[in-house]
Amino acid sequence: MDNKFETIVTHLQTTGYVFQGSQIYGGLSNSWDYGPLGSELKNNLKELWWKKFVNESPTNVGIDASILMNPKVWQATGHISTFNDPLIDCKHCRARHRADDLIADQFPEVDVNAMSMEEMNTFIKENNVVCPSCGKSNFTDVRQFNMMFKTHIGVTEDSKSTVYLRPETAQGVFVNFKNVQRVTRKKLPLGIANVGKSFRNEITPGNFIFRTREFTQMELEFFCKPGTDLEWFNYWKTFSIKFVESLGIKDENLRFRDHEPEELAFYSKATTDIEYKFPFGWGEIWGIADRTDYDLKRHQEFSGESLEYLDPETNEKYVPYCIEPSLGLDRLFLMVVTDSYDEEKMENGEIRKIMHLKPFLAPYKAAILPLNNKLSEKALEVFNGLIPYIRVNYDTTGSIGKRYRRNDEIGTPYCITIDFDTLEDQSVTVRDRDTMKQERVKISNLKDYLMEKTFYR
RNA sequence: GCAGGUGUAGUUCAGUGGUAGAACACCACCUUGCCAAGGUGGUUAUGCGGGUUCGAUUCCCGUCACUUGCUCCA
Repeated sequence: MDNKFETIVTHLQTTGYVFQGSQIYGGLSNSWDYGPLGSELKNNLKELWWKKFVNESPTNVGIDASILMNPKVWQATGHISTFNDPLIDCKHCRARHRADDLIADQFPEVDVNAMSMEEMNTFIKENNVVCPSCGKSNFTDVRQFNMMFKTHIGVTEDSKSTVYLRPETAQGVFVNFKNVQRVTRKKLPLGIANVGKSFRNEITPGNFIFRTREFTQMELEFFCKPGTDLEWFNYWKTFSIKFVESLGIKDENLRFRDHEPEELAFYSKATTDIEYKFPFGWGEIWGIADRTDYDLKRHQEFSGESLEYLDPETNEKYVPYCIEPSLGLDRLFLMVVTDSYDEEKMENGEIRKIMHLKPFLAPYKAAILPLNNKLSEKALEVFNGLIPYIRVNYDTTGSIGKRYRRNDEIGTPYCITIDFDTLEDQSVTVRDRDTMKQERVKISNLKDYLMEKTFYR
């Protein structure tokens, strides 16, 4: 693994941002738990996104849809058929192929889509389908890789009760479109957000929390009149880019990539990816897609329910188009921590580990540090005065310098020292993590001072 | 899933077929008064399960996890 990335991963694990999942049992492949600091940062990102994309938007509302859905949903979307890949390995050179592609390439006249797994197995053996990598015909059996996690409803595991864990949160919105539109009495354009866990049985997860089998998505489905979709696509694209930039990410580590026509998913008319330059390479953080009316039309077809919208101004009926800004919260998290981590060389040659988190993202907004033990009573008083309003840390152990460093490491933007003058003038020293500048602030003004400094803008 | 690499305190590393050691971190007390000071004391580890052996952290096998590459990625 890249050295810098390894350092960051270790740092996150030792400070309590992220732990390996089920660690005392030896872990579970690619599962991670967010620790005390990580869960705060994750919540901050989630709340901020909700604030910008839902609460501050005149057109948008939110829902919280369930993970388990009627299996017909996934038939309608095509997930059950297209999330299924028949894979095969060459025993000779160990290359892996898709069995259906292999047959289709070498026998174009055969309708491979009509074949079962067994039939593909037999066909490959009888017709001497060869491995494109080494030319031999010596394969393992075809195995089905289904990206959807299955479970069962009810106590018996018969096939009738099979349900799937959702592979995306978007469908919870599409199936509720009518409900939401009716109860909010909102006209189009109307955006509906849904945030929560999604599950994909990835063949190759990895790169820490970048690709995991269980992840949190934040998706907005923005419904608009057909024909206005490209306009709205550009609007949400710009809006999303601005949001990412406001998190303090370095410009040179961000890029915005429009998909080429041949790269587009079958349901999409236009897609832009927001990508971040991780130490392991560019990775997609956020996609903005014009999904057209694909999803609503499919649900209309499979459910038999009309999902048309009656435009009250023109009296037209139509199935709305949908613009989808969609992101992975875990990836956003990884981007923020990767981008903010830094090691500064001090004048005395020591390394200062520091996370330059924007104050509004930091788990702790400030740390209360009594200069020595005799001041802890006063320090506790200040601490207790702040905690109802703002998340603050309290640390009395070790020298003052050590406590500054500990808080730099976890990204606390402000350190507040209580000294002997505090008892006289009812003021404290506030030290800024990034500039190292100090400022004297009255205790009576401290709450407002910090809230002002740590407000999102 | 296949092939390779790795696995010893919280972290970074030693080490040994005879019951594990350091540094830093952490905790307590003392000291200290603004950027990892010092003193004393203390807590903590051989991923898991088998096998060989009188004895295994060390050798062997399996497994699990991490990791690199390949296939996949709505």
